[in-house]
Amino acid sequence: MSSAPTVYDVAEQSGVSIATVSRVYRNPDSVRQQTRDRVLAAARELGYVPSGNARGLASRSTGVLGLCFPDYADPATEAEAGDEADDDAAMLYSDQIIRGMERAARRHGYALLIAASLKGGPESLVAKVAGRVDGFAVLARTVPTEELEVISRRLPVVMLAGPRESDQLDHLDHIEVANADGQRELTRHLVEDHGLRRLAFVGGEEYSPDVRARFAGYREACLAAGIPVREEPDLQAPLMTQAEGSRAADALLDRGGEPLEAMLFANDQMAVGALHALERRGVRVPEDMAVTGFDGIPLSRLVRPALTTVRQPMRRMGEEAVDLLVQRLGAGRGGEPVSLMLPVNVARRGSCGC
Amino acid sequence: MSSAPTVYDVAEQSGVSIATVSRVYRNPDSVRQQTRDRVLAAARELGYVPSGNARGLASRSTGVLGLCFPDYADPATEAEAGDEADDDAAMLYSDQIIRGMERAARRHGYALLIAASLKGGPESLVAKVAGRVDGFAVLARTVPTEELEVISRRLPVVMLAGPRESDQLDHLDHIEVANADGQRELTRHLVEDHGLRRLAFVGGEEYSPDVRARFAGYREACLAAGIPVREEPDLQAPLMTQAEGSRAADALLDRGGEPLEAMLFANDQMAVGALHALERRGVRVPEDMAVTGFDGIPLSRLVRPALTTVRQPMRRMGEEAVDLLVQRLGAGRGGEPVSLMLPVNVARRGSCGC
DNA sequence: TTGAAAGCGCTAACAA
DNA sequence: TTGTTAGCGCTTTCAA
Repeated sequence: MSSAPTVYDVAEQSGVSIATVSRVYRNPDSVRQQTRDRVLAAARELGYVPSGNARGLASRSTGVLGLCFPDYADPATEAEAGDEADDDAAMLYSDQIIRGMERAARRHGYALLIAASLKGGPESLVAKVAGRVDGFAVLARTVPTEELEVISRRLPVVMLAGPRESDQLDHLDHIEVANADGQRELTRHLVEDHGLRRLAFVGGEEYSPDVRARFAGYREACLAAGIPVREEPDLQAPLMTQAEGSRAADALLDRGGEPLEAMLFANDQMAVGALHALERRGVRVPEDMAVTGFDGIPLSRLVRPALTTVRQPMRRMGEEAVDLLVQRLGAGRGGEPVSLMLPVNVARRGSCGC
Repeated sequence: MSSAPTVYDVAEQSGVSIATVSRVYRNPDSVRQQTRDRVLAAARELGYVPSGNARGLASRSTGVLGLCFPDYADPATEAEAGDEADDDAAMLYSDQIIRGMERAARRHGYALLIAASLKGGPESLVAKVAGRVDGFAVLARTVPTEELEVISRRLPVVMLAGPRESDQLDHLDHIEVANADGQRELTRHLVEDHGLRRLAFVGGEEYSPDVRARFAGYREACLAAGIPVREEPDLQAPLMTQAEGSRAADALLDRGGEPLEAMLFANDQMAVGALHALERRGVRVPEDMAVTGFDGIPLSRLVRPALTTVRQPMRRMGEEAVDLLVQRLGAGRGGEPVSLMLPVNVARRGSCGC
């Protein structure tokens, strides 16, 4: 790869000025057809590829939007052959967002830069992303608040999932999912439509705002129905995986006391794990026990019985994020921070008795 | 968003030169601790975010790798609620690659720029990507050959899936999957281990090299076993979707002649569709009919009976692509073009009688 | 350990 | 329609 040709080389080769070369790419119609062809031919011959960096530097915009998400799913074992299903399912959360963003970005003529943030520091990936895009989305709790604060003073940032993190960040646009509403509605369905009253809620990572919101919804529904409910989930699984779900189901079964009628899990993966555990132990779903999840991953539809769950519109979230960013980059430069709450919907399937 | 602060602002604010500011970010150890802190403090106060563009321009490297893939899956209907499963499954092919690349890129300290290529022309997305990355991967048949030829003269490109496209591009690195081997092995399994001899192969997009290679493998196995086989697939589905798979199964069933013992599909989605069609018509799988797919999408494991298929290591392909690019960017600058053929493996599950 | 100065390749007025 | 000329914000020798 000899040193790359530049506008100067192309200009010389085709006997025009560098400005004209630039125009051929930026605004072809402003150049005479004949000239344009000459330039394009020279470019082809030389193997000219415009430098996005130079372009971005000169025009103060990159045509790229970004996404930063947490660096989960890399612990030790790269290829746990035994747990492929979990792996595939785990993928979908951030990947749905990527997909949604990619599509929307494409519609608006943007490309998408993605990076799982590692540690912070002056040379964090986030900073790298921030320096190369016109605006970007961050999954909640991916980036240290302070860093995000600094960056968000310079370019549009939209926060995905989770509530506003802190007062420092309350000028950010922000999209979340109606976690509480969804779980409340689902619980209400179990209680009112199926007449169940002995419920247990299995949470996950203690500090996940999503999980907290879901539990809150659950709790509200219980209280509204006059069902006694504790202030915390009945169980907290540290990892929210299938394996943890199985374990939780076993624990709940072994707990003694009045037998449960329903187990509500804070995500689908745990619920699927629970389904396995219950099958192993001869507990029939939904006859002996209703089971529900949250997320609406593909797997939830495919297990037997199909899992009743709350579908999160992750792809749509990605799309909305892009739309918001594009808006900020256009008209709505300095407006008030926008906060979207995307509606979820309860998918009533076999595992609750529907 | 007032005009963004630059190294100059930070330098002034902290009483050092711009060179020192730069050093603080590029090579912190070369700056005295005390100076460094002063610079960082100023940066924070001003809301300084280094410009990736300027940096890339000055240092001739971006720290970003790219991926271009075809712009499929956007036809008209954005949200075909009825066909979610298909949609989810369709997602996995390029998304697995994205995921693999993202991981590997992260390991090497790169971010990933992704773009589905639209039409060509001077302002195609590919060119945009090419101008902003240090190297990139392209899914076969995404980019017009000529454009790719020009670009690949300037930076490392690795072609994914499909064979080398043309002589013009034979200097590119290139990764493919052992399509023929996999289908041959799968067919051999059906013939030798299950004693089936009346087979039909359902292909897809006529010009897909992947499909052609799979059919070739099928054909070889048949010939080797002395089973008469035509020069072309028994059926060509235009879209390779579940719906098309159902249709193909129906057509095969209605074809008359000696009853089939096995239907081999060029991908999993069609095979899943066929499973549905067969169930509808009361044909038992695998007792009356063996069915196989290709790809190993998650869905294949979840249908009943579980689908015997050939698993493609798409994620690994993404990882290998990054490794190759990183290599090219480091030591192996001018070496011979590398061509990897990733091994596949046959997943023997219920739908073939295993 | 720090500073001065010369670009990196392009865009965008402004002129012609 | 085309050319001239400043930068865009950073890295990078080379000196100090």
